[in-house]
Amino acid sequence: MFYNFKEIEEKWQKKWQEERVFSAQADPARKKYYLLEMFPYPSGKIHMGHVRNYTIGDVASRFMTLKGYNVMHPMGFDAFGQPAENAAIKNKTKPDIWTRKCIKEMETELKKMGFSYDWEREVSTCNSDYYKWNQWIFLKMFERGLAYKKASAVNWCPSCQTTLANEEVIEGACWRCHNKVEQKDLEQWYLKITDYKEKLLDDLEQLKQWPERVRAMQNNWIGKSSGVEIYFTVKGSDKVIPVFTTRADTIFGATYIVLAPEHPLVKELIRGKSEEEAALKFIDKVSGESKASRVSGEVKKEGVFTGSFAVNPVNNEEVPVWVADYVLMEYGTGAIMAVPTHDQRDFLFAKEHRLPMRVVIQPSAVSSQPSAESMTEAYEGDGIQVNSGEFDGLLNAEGKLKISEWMEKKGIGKIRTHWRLRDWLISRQRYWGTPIPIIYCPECGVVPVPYGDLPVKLPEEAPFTGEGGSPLGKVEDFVRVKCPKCSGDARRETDTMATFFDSSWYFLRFCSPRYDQAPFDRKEAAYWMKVDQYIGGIEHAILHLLYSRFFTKFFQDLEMIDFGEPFEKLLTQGMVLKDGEVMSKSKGNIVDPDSMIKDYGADALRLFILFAAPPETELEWDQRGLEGAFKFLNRVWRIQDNLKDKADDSLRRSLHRTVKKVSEDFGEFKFNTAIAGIMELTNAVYQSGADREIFEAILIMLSPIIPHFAEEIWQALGHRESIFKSAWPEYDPGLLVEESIEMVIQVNGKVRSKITVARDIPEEKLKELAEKDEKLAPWLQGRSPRKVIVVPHKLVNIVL
RNA sequence: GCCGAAGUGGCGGAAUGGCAUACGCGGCGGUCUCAAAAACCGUUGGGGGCAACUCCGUAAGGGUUCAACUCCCUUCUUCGGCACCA
Repeated sequence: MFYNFKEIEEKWQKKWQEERVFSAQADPARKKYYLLEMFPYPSGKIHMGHVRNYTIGDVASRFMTLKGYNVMHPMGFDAFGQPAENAAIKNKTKPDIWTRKCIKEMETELKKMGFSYDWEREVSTCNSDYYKWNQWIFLKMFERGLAYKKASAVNWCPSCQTTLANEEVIEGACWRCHNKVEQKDLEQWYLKITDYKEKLLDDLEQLKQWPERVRAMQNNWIGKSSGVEIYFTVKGSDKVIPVFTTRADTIFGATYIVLAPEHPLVKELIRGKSEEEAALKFIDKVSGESKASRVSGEVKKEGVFTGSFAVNPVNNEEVPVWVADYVLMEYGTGAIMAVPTHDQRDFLFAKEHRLPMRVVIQPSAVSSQPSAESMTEAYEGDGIQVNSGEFDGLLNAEGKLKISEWMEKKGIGKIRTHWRLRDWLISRQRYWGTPIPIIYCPECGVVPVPYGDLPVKLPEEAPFTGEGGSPLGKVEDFVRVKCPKCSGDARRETDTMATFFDSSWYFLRFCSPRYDQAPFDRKEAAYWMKVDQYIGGIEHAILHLLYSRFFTKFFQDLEMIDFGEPFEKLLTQGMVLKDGEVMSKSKGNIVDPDSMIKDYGADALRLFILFAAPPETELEWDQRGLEGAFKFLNRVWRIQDNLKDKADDSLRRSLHRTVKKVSEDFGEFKFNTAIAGIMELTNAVYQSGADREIFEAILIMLSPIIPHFAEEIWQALGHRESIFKSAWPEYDPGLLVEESIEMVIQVNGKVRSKITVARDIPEEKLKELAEKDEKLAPWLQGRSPRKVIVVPHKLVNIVL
């Protein structure tokens, strides 16, 4: 009654693997297509998110193969990372053993979905022949000063017992365990991603085929803001307070300045002043508050006078110096010029503390100048410069430029750019990662491990407890080493690398996964790179995608590749939801792919997941939708027994129209409408009966989506080669057009009638026919049309 | 606050200037059956009308156009990123 999906799927999965159908070889004579989905962390089981991500990729891969491209579609495992340690502690096993078991299980599940991976290229980042090259890359960066160690306040996750990169802190919490992140002073290894900030920002422009929102997110993250650093001198002292502003046009309205409570100059400014005691008390209070509470919501801005004055360099006016909690030490110079008339925070603060105000931007030339006293809020919009000396009368946009240049020329300011992006902290106090290839020698200091000594192998065992401290530090055999320079006793670095290091270049490794001279073979990379299509989740919009772009630019500087962006086209697939919520163990709303495969087959699952929504949109799981997909498959299955010798012409025309539509939709990853098109054709076939040519074309169009099913019928029809060795159907433009077409007749833009006419009917004749249409009589009422618009092959609009 | 994406039947969604709701799910009616399942056929935006038919309808309001879900302006709502960012 139902087709035997279990038998069919197992049969073809085995056969494809035996015949190495998906094994890719570089071939300069053929056009290549590198299709990549973000490789998974080997947790052991695949979830619906994986199924969706990899199904989208698989369809694209098989489609491009049928279109004649030389397709590379690799898969591997992002196998280092904390969950392995946690699982090992829990199950009393080794991370290595646990991870390898998970990889095995996951390979099996992926194979059950029928994905067309070239498994010969598989890599796992926890293998030393992979992480050796992490170490190699690290050393190259170290040589160029791009990897360095420094002591600084760092993000610390008390639950994971390790440091985190800025990118790994989401709203003050750890991205992995969601616990609150603390600040700690530690000496850690960093990668100087900030050296590439301009390129990382500017090259976003090139990424026209990336989703706008991903580019916007990276843009925000890099956070460039252009402004001026202005130097205020402290009255009666030679001390200078630099402030940073993006609104140089308002400098003449700066009536006081404010320092962050942590500002190094504060103590000196208040010393011996009558305000000293109150100021110290305030600073003490603020430092007791966590940063999170200081910035949360609508906090009242508090502050105190230092007792000191500074000089505004543009007009030599003396302005009071305050300390307030709304100025942050981390941003800019930790000090601001306050312009209460044109900045809302300054406005509120000035009102509260009765500080002077002066209007310097007037909304428009005709409006009268508002008085500072009558303002109820700051005016932050554009306008005309007033009270700004020689700059009066300029539009403030122009004023901003002119004033900035003028200050720079006079040496009282410097045009500067502030960036939000910080260097990437990569050392982790964990076991299951790549050892950082550095040796500390009491004589020679920090010494890189010589390239010839790589890999620095991760010891098979370490006393990791998850309770803190680098586990490798307790492995004496590992730590104790001879200095490569002086051969004296030395110690190894015991931190490991963040796993995002591993995934920042794996797409290059896939080009030559067994190459042992370098991270990748330049010739192979030159052929296969860039990745033509990358597919993965939006959660990597900043983290992985930014780091990968950075690494690619680094390899370009090493002249190992000649491009600076790794991913030509990016698709971020939407999440799979159940009852409007993300599937998760804690919510208990997980739908297990494996049991769906058991009940309906991988093909039905693939079909449903592609049909239910466009790839980028969130997808609501619908069991009945899956049943519907299965029903459709059974319907197609039954067609093969009722093929006719020759089908009608009209059906053949439908086929050619469908081929056109489906080809276009596949090219744009609009699988849901492609499937709808094929369903429509199938419904027509089901009623009027297809011949072999039509049915085979349908099978080929369906084959990327439901590969086992299509292959089974294809070979049952007598073909001896795989359907994936056949070619995507072409359409005949001559068959797209119908001889007679239905045309819509409108009166004043409203549909009032439809007529069927010959395709090549002359326009005049058509107008005449339309006007004579009796259905139009009540609307025309004998009036003669003012205008008649004819859209060829579509409609006639009679305008009265 | 700034930046980005989106808002269409009961539901998932289609249509990027030319018949709004393709395709699917669900609903309703029917065929087959002792009955059910499966399969097949028909129907399904809302209001009015016995009916032919007609009016309304794509978050709200305005505009451009012979013609607007689609383009422009204003507003609202939802989601995502950044944020006392100077």
